[in-house]
Amino acid sequence: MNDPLIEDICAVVAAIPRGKVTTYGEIARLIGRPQNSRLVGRTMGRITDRPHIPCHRVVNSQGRLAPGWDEQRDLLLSEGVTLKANGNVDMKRCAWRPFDTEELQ
DNA sequence: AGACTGACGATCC
DNA sequence: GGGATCGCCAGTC
Repeated sequence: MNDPLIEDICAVVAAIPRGKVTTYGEIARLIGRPQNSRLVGRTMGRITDRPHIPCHRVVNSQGRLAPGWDEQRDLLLSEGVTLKANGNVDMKRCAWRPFDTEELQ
């Protein structure tokens, strides 16, 4: 059964353009739970059965990728996401903003 | 009911 | 800029 929380997260994550990434905190804020960023990450772990949801485009504020998910790094690289030497995502270039779509910047 | 943990965030060093 | 610590909320043991 899909919880309303999962539906909200999927809606936001699905809106992330290719080559861009967003943070759990940003999603949490968009779904109305600015302090539940951890719940978002935990919930996303349950969305693994949703291939249509690019959950690999979701990282934390540090640009750190999900632990135990080495495939995520390869997926991001395939989309043109720039990673730093330490393996973190370059949020400076790939941080997606709902208000700032492809038409802007 | 109580304690621990976590795909986190912000702050401090 | 990177690493360590504290704080928040919900889920799990």
